[in-house]
Amino acid sequence: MRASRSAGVSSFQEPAPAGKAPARQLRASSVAKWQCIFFMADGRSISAESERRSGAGGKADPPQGPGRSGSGGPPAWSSRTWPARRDGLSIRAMSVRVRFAPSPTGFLHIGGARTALFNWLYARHHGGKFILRIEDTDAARNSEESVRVILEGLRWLGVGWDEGPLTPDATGPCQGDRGPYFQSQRRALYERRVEALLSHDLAYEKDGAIWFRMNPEATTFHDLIVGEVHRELPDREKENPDFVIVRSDGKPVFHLTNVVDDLEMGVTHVIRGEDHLSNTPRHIALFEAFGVKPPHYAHIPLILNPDGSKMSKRDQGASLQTYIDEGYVPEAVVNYLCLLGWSPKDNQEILSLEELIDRFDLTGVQRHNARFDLAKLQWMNGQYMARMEPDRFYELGVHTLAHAGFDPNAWPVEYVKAALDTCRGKLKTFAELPGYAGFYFREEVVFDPEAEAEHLVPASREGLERLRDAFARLEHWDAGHLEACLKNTAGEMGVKPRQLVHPLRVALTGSKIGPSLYHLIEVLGRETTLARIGSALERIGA
RNA sequence: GGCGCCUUCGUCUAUCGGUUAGGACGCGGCCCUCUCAAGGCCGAAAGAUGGGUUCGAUUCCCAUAGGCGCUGCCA
Repeated sequence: MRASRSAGVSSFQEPAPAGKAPARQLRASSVAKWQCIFFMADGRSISAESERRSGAGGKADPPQGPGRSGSGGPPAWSSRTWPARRDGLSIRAMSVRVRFAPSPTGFLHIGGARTALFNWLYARHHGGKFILRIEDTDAARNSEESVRVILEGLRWLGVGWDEGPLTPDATGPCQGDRGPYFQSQRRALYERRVEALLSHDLAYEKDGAIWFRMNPEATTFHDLIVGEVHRELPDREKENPDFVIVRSDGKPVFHLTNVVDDLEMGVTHVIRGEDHLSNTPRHIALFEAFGVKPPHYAHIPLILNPDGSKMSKRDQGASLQTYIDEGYVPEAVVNYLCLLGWSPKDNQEILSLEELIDRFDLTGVQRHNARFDLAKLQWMNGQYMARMEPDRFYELGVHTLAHAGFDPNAWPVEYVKAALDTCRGKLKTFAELPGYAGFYFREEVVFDPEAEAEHLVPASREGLERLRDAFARLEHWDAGHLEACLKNTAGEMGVKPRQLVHPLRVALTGSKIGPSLYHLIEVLGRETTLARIGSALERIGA
């Protein structure tokens, strides 16, 4: 164990690696400097931030204590580093503030959606705030349309944000008092922070870019999911651990903007993908340079393709939009995503939003990556479809049909409802609906060639004719009577019901698969049923 | 290559050192049945490898292998 960083002075005492430039010994190391920055950089927000954090210190300290072993030494936010927190104004548990900070790339990655979800659930579970911040510093690939995809994706999932943009317009209205919530609108904030770093020699300019001075030391930090993370210096960083925070074209770099925003927005827990684990020491160093305690970190494992490779933009199913387009139920997607990398520990698979909020916590998050399993998502979606309220099923069904080119509104509402009702419990996704129930909404039956060849044959003629006559005379047009009628007819003919059932189904729907035969006949109505039997007989005759 | 994280049925997971290693999806079989589903029942299916620690390891430690991540003046 070394007491280097937090002592605030040891950097000067530790032997510098051979060949080290003197300037490097002035790296972010001195408490006095931090306090200066604290006052000079941005009195208002830093001050407010620090007080808030310090007040929370007593209760919400990261789990690791100063006595912990490891060459990274104790955390730099010990009381010696930051005395003010001892007499903070409000000594009570800080309220949780988490954020989802996507970069608008044109689509919402399924992994990003889960990250947002975990943040949201964490906030809801702990009664905190969920912030949405758009990291649109890379103007080249950003557009309002890209932001819209993110906003609509989150809304579709039911993940609402307490603070953040109201519209995709970066200069448009936002809610929350820590805005702007688009990084492209926060340049002044970054510049002020960079000035502060520069003026205290915690950063320097070189080749037109601004570099942050990093301590060339191994680091250790605590992660709420991964646990202790100890990191030796890679070879490259032994040579030069400094990194660019402002590019030579003047644009601030991710590491800088991310930290500054989290700091300014009072983020208490950074819950993000594990691909950021390696960035964390840099971020912590930045927070320390600004003189504040870093937030808690929780790195969630990644979502992999079924074959174990990294799921990237181009991979099948990587975009949330796929599931929106294919008629998935948002609650099912949410439920599935939660179970991918998190477990309620009691074998329960189907959990409502309320149950998820109630039970979600970081302790149940896995430490290893998970592969995406479409089959299980589909099963779950089917579960939600079978259980949802009839009215919702009706609405989503109509929407899907309209999307597929049908015009459900051309039929009476009661007819549409009854038709959709025969599909309940039969489908895994709404995308299957047009193919499954399209016959309800077409004038002419579209025949599946195989079904027609198999069942609309001369041998079926007599059965269909007798059924047509029987149905024409049937007094009560409902599933029960239709079934009895068909079985009667079969009895009279001395054949099994199934010998009538299959040709009839194909005659009415064009397909071998579909809803319950008697129920679909009831919905179709006498006129259509008789007409379609007639058409089928003509086809047989032809 | 360097640094980091990870490793239970095909997949998602349960297991707070002692279990016939449980559940779910998927798969196979049976039942139900007008088709397809749904539902019910049954079944096959797992602790990467090698060392330790321990009376006893899936569980704790180390190593190896493998996977993933980071290694940009991308985010």
